Amino acid sequence: MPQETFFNLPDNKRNLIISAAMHEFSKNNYKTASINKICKKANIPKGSFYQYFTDKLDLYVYIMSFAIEKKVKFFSDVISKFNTLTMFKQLRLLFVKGIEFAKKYPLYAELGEQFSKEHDELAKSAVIKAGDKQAQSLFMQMICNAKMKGEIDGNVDSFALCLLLKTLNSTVNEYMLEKSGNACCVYSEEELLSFVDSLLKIVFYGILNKT
Amino acid sequence: MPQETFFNLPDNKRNLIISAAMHEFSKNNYKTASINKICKKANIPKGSFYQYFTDKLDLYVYIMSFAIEKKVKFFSDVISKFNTLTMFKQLRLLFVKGIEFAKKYPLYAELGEQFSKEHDELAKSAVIKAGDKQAQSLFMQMICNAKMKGEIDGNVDSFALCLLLKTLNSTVNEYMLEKSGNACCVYSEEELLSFVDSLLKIVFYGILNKT
DNA sequence: TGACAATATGACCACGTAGTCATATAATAA
DNA sequence: TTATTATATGACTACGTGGTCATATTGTCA
Repeated sequence: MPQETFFNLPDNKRNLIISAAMHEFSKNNYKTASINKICKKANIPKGSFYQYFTDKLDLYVYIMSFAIEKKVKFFSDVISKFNTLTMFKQLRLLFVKGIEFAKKYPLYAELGEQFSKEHDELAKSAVIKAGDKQAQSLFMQMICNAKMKGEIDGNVDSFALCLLLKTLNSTVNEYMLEKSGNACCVYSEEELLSFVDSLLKIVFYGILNKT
Repeated sequence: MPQETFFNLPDNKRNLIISAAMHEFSKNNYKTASINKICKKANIPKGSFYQYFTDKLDLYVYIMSFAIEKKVKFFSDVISKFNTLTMFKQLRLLFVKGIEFAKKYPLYAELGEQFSKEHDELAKSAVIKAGDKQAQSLFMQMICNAKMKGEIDGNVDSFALCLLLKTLNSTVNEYMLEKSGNACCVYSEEELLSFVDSLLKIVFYGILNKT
């Protein structure tokens, strides 16, 4: 956690530091992100930085928790409506909300994606990975629910489906953030939504020709 | 491309350098991989290294092309048999072959995964990404074929399916390399194969309850 | 005003990086 | 043996990194 000194800072100065750190951590992973660059971007001397934060990890945890909290709050209201919906509609809502989030807060979304790919064990564990675990258990909960209701085939491997949904979610996110290295890129929101529908249709109905 | 000097080296010395570089690039991305560490691991002085390779990128391209070529060759024989198989069997064969490859050449598989995640544009473009593009177009070819044969539903979004298969492939690979951050890990080959089947069943038959 | 505490600052440290280059050694040819 | 060429070597440069610390500045209270 940052020192009191940091929170006593005038709002604009504090926000400038946060903004600079968010930009740096959204474009780089923990190791390659540079404190020097953050200081320069925020127009503060190195010494000041270390008056506000104990070290690099301190800042990283602060920024990432920030982004994760933002995302969790953003999704909380749609999740509360889940018990009235079918799993298809739940998933669709989740994906659509994800796209909305990435559009509204692209920086936070990028931070989340960056964190989900973080390799540094120290940094990863320090952020408690509460957010990530939450997402996985959310999918698992949805699957169990849908199975109990008889919505989806009970023979479907829950774990495989959970992983599939998780990777799909990440894929859609990357797509939204235009980070995808694929040649053919989806740009308009309409196209993106129909892309989500295509994915969900595959998962729900399968690709086999039934005729 | 490495200098002639490198190829004139005695086999064991040259292979030691290649091995050291493969290990370093399999555990680190382009930026964080260290020439110093490679030299130490291969027991060669820094000066010698720069007699063999013009720079870091030169080595990176050489090693990655090496790994990609190995993978392409490994898959070539199964792909040649594709025209006699259904798409389900094609995909299953592809995934199984992928698992086999990762088991037989874990280092090469790790290099491939590392490369597919490489963020550095310079390094990425230098390797021509021929391997990656090839994989994507292979999936697309399979999809078109299966559609023409009437094997899979013509209404399925080919592009979405292609992306889905690509991410699934990557997921299975990561799984195999035990790099997955998931709590529940699959270890035995039997479990892994049944996991692949579970995924393919979802994709082909969907998860919707038909009763 | 004077005294004390909170904060601001940038030169500095130890380390790691990619890459260079003059010199030393070995191999080859005359 | 001598001259020439190919290779081996590690100290070196310039730069970037996270982090420190003595000093300078500011704010606050008596």
